[in-house]
Amino acid sequence: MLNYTTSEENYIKAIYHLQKVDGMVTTNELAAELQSKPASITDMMKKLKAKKLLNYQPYQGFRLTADGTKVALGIIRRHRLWEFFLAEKLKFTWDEVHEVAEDLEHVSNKKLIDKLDEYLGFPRVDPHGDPIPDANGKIEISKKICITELPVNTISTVASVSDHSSEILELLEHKKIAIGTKVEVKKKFEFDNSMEIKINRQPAITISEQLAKNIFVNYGS
Amino acid sequence: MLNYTTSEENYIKAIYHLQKVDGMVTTNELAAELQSKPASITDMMKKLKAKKLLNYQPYQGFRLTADGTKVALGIIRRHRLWEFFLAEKLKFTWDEVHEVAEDLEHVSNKKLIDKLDEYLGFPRVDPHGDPIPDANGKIEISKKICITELPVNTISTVASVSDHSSEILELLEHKKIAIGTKVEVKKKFEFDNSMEIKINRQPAITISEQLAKNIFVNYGS
DNA sequence: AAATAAATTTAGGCAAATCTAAATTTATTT
DNA sequence: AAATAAATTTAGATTTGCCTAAATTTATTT
Ligand SMILES: [Mn+2]
Ligand SMILES: [Mn+2]
Ligand SMILES: [Mn+2]
Ligand SMILES: [Mn+2]
Repeated sequence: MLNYTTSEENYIKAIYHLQKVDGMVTTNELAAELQSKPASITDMMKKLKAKKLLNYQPYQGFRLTADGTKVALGIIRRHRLWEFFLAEKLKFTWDEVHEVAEDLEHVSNKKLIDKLDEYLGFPRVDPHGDPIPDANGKIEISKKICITELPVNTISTVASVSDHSSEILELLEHKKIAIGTKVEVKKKFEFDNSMEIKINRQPAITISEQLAKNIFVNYGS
Repeated sequence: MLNYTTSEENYIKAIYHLQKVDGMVTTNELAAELQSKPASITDMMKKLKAKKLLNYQPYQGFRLTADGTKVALGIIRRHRLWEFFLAEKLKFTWDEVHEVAEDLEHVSNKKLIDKLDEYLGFPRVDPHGDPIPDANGKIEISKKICITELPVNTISTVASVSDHSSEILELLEHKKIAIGTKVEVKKKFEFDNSMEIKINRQPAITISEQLAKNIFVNYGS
């Protein structure tokens, strides 16, 4: 497998994340995501197309080819394994891991990553609950729904949190909500979309709409 | 402290290593070390001088300033801590660690490195026996001499090995010589400069001149 | 002290990755 | 179907890092 520059890798990863939501990704969307300018995006899209990582027709948006997706999953694997390492071994807090992993992900030595994976005990998810692709690029897409969609009186497990900021972490720690926590929705209020939930069968607590929107649970369990 | 590019860091580190031997470093020397061309060196020397990391007068060679030395020690700290991590935790062999550390050393997040140091138990030397600078850039220069200089019938400890190749590692493992091994020189032969040494008080074995030249022991102990 | 050789720098160029501003294409309104 | 607006691409610069070939400086010989 070929090697890509840090810049190419950042573009590829961003496209992967955007197309999961969108299908086809547009120039302006990607420029916003990468805090860059549309002209720079067009330049790089030509380069990635030439390398057959991208399907791209001028003015028509783009998406990754099968090869491009494979590259993206490699980058995401490295990113999430390092995040796990930082949280688990170096005791970084949840909100600190992303920034450092953003650099470490670009050290692409296959043996390094596979041995790191083994050393960490082949973790399935990163500290934010996002799945870690395996050495073959296979990623476990577990069915998740937002806690706002969960029927009342159903016990479920927190699977991931989509916001990764220190502010949401502070709130979640205060409310004793973490990945793996058992939750049960007791009541939803139409007025402000706040809800009462039980954490590990303790007395019910209230969470705001803004918080609830970021909490995802395993569908069915 | 400012941040430097991967390229700048590689130049700074190379100058640091060369000037330990030489005092003043020359353009051609550095070009050879970095497998690059003299013209490229001159370009970068101007840049590093402008950043006050280097004392440099055209045609007169160069050496690091106090600031430049501090930067170099930071890079060497990262490099050797990662080498230690790879050998100790990921079970890389001695000859494999350098190449990977060459990339990891450029991820320069202070907290990452200080936490890694702590996680590893503040190791003093890397897998090759070279000292690891502490968080303040202090490096322990232990007095070492080549085993060829060691008087006969003096027991000493292997402190470092200057060649880092898989070939020398194979030979050293076969002869059961590692960092920390107790050695005693029994006999030196003038014909081929080979010598007989005892390892951990076992029966004497023979080592060649080429091998002996790469083995350094603590002076006095 | 010239002449020659060696080391170093300068001049000029190229590729990657970015940007601003202008031109072009596509989408949306009248 | 024009006209207008929005999105996108192209043109032309800039910076970093590297190169080759030519010019210059320093070192070494006769
Ligand atoms: Mn990144
Ligand atoms: Mn994550
Ligand atoms: Mn390096
Ligand atoms: Mn080393």
